[in-house]
Amino acid sequence: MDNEPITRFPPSPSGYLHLGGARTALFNWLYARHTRGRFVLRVEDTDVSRSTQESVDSILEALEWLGIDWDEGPYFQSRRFDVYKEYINRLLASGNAYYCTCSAERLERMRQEAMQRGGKPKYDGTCREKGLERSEGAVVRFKAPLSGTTLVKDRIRGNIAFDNTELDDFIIQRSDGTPTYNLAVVVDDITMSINTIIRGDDHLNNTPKQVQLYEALGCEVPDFAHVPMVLGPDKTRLSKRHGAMSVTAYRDMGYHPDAMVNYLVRLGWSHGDQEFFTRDELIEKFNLEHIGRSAGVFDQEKLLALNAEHIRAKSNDALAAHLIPFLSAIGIDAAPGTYLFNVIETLKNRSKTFVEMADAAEFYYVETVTYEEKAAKKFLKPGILNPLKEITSALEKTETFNQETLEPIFQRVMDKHELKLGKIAQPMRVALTGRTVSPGIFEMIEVLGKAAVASRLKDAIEYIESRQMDG
RNA sequence: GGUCCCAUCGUCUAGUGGCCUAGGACGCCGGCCUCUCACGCCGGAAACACGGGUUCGAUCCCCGUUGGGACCA
Repeated sequence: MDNEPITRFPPSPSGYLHLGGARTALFNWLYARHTRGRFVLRVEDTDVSRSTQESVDSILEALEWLGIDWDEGPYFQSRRFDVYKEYINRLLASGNAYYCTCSAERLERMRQEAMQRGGKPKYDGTCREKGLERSEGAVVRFKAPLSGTTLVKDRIRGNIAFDNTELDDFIIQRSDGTPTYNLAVVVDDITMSINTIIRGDDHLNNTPKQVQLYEALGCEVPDFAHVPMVLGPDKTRLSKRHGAMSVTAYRDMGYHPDAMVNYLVRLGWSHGDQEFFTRDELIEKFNLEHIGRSAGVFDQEKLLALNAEHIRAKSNDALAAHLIPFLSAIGIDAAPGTYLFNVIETLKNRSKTFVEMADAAEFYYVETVTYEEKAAKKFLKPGILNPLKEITSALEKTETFNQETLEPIFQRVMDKHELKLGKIAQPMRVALTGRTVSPGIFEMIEVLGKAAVASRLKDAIEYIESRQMDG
């Protein structure tokens, strides 16, 4: 099986994992899983000054949350300098690279002049044929072809030809001995046997240089698939200005990773009209053929809607594990079990995030209900006292609590007082939850159970009576 | 500035020359359901950037314009 696709995700640890990066990771991961290939994780921490351990940790954490696992790595570029050196020497030895001692000042002047003339700033090749030896402060340049074209074969965009006169002898090793980006990437991808490179199209213009490197090294050029960028609502590249950008921020806002994955993949990739995908469906159906070519705008509203849909589709059991941390955050110590599952059942159709769900679940766990001022004022009024009392005593006499046994009880009281359910449901709702918005009355009664319902109703009755006496 | 990429409803997209009086989804508007809020259901407004070709016929192919984006500094 030497043809199994091997993909990779190479984040640079200079911050958190943002949405665009997460999508790229997802595409690579899905492609590997779909094709039963391999997925490699590599940390591009060559720029020591901007790389931090915290970033590495947060990126790994984000990947894990998304459910992206890797078969190899993480490798760290910072520990691979000898490998780069070896390849640079190989290029030097084969005459595909040379030392250059041109001063930065002179290069800068040339650049300025070229810009003035409206030309392209590129190296003029002064040292190209000098056959310079290694020396202090010298850089190593790649000896690029002077004519012809370099063809980039892209799985998404087709063939793209770059005129070699547009490319110059780019630097592959800086004067301090460190490799440049293009060199390091190519060497890594070669040594890690990466044969399928799925990345953002911001790398498209680097690709011909990399292709030239592969060719000079006598290595097989991998498949490229340049996916369009993810843009902010203002259609510019996603950046901090656009608000919540890190993947983990969405976790903290109560999103389910499956929804995030679904949304991100669907942003740029499609499978006919299908919008909702489970993780397994994604692995089964994902391909490179249906990735679009134009950039996509991140739409939080759609992500939110999709999150709600995923929540609705999950089992109560599965939801519980995600909800518990959010309950803890508001001081509720809930354990997975029948009670929690029942609670979730009443809430899953009305919650778009776990934050919302936790908030809506609070009343199920409090000892005594706190009334929202407006709600109490509007619905806990003397007129409802008798119906409430009758329902309370009737409920206390009932053994089984379910829709069938509950309905007749309410019906009798409603008939007697000539009330519609609406008139009695709202006061009940406030009595049981303290709020005017909640799950259905009967479902709540069933979940809360006789003792809790009775005690809350009595509290409400007392509350109304005490206010009556006050005036 | 040069090079490269891109271009269907506000947004994500389906569409690969006739099936398109352009389909779906989010959002928006109206309605139904109804114990609140949701869910669900029904309906509506909303797009092929522009100009040339090619073709019997272009959203779909080619060229240009315009507009976005990226890279190089």
